[in-house]
Amino acid sequence: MALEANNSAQNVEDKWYSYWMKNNYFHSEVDEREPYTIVIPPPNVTGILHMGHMLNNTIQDVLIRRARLLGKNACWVPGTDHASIATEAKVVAKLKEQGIDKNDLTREEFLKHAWDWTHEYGGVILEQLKKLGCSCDWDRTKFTLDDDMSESVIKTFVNLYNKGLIYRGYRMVNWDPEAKTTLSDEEVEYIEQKGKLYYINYKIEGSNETLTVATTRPETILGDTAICINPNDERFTHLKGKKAIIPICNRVIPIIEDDYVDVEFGTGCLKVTPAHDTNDKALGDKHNLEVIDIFNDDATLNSFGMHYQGKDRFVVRDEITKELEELGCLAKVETHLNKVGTSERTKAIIEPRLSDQWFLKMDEMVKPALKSVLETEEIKLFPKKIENTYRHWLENIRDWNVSRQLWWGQQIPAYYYGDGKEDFVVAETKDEALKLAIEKTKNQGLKAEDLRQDNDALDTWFSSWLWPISVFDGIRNPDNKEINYYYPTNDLVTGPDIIFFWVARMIFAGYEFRNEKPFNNVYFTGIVRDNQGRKMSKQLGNSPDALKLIEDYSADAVRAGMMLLSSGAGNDLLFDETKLQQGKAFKNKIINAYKLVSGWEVSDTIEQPESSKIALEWFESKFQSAFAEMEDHFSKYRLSDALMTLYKLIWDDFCSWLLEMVKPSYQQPIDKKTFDAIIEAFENNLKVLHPFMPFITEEIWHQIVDRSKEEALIVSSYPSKKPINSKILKDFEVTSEVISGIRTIRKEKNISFKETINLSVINNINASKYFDSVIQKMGNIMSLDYISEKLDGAITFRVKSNEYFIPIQGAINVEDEIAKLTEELKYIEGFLKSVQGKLKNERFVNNAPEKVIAIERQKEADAIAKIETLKSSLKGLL
RNA sequence: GGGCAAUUAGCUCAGUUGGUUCAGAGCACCUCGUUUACACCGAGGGGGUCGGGGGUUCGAAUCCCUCAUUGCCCACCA
Repeated sequence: MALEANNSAQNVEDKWYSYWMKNNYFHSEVDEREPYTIVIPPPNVTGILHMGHMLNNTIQDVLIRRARLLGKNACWVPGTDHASIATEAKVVAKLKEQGIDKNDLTREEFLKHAWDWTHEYGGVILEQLKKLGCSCDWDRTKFTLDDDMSESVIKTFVNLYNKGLIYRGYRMVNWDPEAKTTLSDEEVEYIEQKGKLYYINYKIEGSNETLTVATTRPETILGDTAICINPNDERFTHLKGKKAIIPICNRVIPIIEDDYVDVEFGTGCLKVTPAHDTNDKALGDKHNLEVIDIFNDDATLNSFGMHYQGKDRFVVRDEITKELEELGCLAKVETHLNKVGTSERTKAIIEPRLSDQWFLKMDEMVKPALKSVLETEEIKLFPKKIENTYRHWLENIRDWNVSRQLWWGQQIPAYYYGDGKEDFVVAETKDEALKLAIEKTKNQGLKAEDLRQDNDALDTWFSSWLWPISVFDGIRNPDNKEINYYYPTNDLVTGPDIIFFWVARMIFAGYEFRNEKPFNNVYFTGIVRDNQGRKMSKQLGNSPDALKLIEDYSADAVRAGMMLLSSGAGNDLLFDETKLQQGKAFKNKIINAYKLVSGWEVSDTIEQPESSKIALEWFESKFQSAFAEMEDHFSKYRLSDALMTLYKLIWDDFCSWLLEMVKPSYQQPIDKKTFDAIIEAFENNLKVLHPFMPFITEEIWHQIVDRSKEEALIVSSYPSKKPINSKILKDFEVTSEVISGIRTIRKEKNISFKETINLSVINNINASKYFDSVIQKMGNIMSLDYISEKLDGAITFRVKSNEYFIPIQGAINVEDEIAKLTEELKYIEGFLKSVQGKLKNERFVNNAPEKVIAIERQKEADAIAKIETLKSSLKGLL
């Protein structure tokens, strides 16, 4: 059957994917085998496949398929994440298009829209992963808002609250005025911006004097509640105890002293706005200042903004600057470079804001997480250098703000029964909450309707940090057989950008809820960039359509291309379509090898040629050594190198050498013994390559292999390990050099390959004659003789100090020969000189280890021998 | 401002504890080739002072110092 390389690749891939699904090969159940588990980093439920996913999931699939071939019980759990901020933002935007304002909807109505959206677009990405060939156990697909998953999240929250680890606090948080929610510190991205530094004059109460304050945010002066000076700053000694007047609103505020103020910066005077700056809040607390919040939740000004009420903060910034100027209160404006916090999701500029939020204490949780990665190394990070980042974050961690002012997510299970600060209870259900509230208040008359559940939802990461546990129901049923079997998982494959959001927190959760790590190894992929090193982005339009690439090149080619691109864990990779072409060419090469082999007529009666027997023997060792090399690469998560090893094994050793060595003459049959061995070798190649290129390997495997032993490649087993005959590998190196020498001469002298030639050897190095039949076949040598005297009228070449002679018809160009020999001689004499220089150096001989000296002496001897050969050849010609 | 990493062929990267021809691989490039699997191919070939400078050593891509460039992370300078 012919295999098509191009058009029908998609059909072939679909066919095998269905076949695998139909036979349930991806599914895993608890059994007696060793488990190998990966949980997918759940993509956003409404997301679509991009290059990062392709890389990340190809790696996971390679690992999982390899584990399957190693006889492990491979289980890859897929799923999606509800991505609260991103999804809610998309739903809000869509509603807006339809003329619906979120604020006009009830929570229930909004959630219905969100679920409709989720059902419409949700899971598309999982279908796309199938196109890529991902062998996930689809029966286990999870969504972070599934009922059981949410139940786990709520249970966890209550549990942590009861342990005293979760608390409610009025704190300065990062407010995203666009999404109208708080963000955790990790979700804020600081971007350097050219801003302005405004110098504003404040009058001193009861005098004509003014003082000048530098600020980047003139609109917040309406929220000022003090001016702060450094007590040691002599310039301002006379202002101590006085009061200042805020321009425009003419409010009188105290001048306080604190050495927090940097004398060098700006004017040395600081305006204090406790409601809108973290440091000012701290100063305010210390000095008991009033807090005046001038913003609404969308960052327009409220009634404190006076005539600016209802206007956006940036509009007000310009307008108030003008007004200050008109009032003569603006001393000057300077350009100023500073870093502005922006929302990673919405890109909105963050507003520091005081509000009631829920926090999870971190100080105890980080301890086992630090220990397991940095001390005991029971969790290994690849690349190791990322541990520095990990350590730094953990050592400086702050409590985790887990509440979000969103609806799309698990609603915080806190129930309020009054307006007091402590008038709430935390419970898994409303019934439970009522019971607790009655207990707490001793008010038997309290009813369910009196309880009001907290409006906020939990941070998405507060569900995904449980992922490796909750997908096996390990929160609700901590002793079930699945969690006991599959947990801890083996490898986690993810991007370095979510090391804090997700990876570290999963480690916290693992130790907190199961007293055990969530995974053994974490492989951090790099970021996929374009070939100019830029991040892929919609704006730049430099992000290729992943599915289109699969259509154009086939999933096998894309997978191989991505793997060849990724140099090592943690390194960014520059996407380059030519690598995909390379993947496609490789696939094509394999198909052509299959075509060749399958086209051979097999004969039971003919004898196996000596050259075939030897070639096969050699390849077996070659295969084993490549196999071992591949295993070594895998053990270090060097997937790119593992694939490159196979690439060279199959392309160079299998196709270019082995198949050429055993190939029968035109229209001649091949002997059965050789054919069977070739099929076996081919099968082994397919097995080791299968994790990288699953479709084409499965396809060919079904064409060439007797399926009575194993039913499908995906569930077959890796080839068995056999001893490597290193002598045969070494002898082959000389052999290939000889063949190369013959080819060079054929080319130089324009001797067609079809034309047979003779070869004579002076075997100075006593090279093995084992491969002679191979040399004859590959060089199209009629006769190969061993001689002791030089052959006149022949072209020569040398391998080590062996001399090879090819007699040819017609005149030899003696001058050319002399020139060639002279050049070789010159090089080798130079080489000898440097070696001897080393050996004459007493300090070298005295200090270098015996082994190194022996090597140098060997080099010397070899060089001398070769010089002898060259000199006598030259003499013969002169 | 602090910390971490990188710098090797045109490109992307290997190079384990300093010592085998250690200066490598893949791609790209050049030459030749329509040989009976494959031009998505075959055979052959060119190409690097290992970022600069200094040092340690018999010996440095590898260790130390210094400078330069780039990237990443962290940090409240208004």
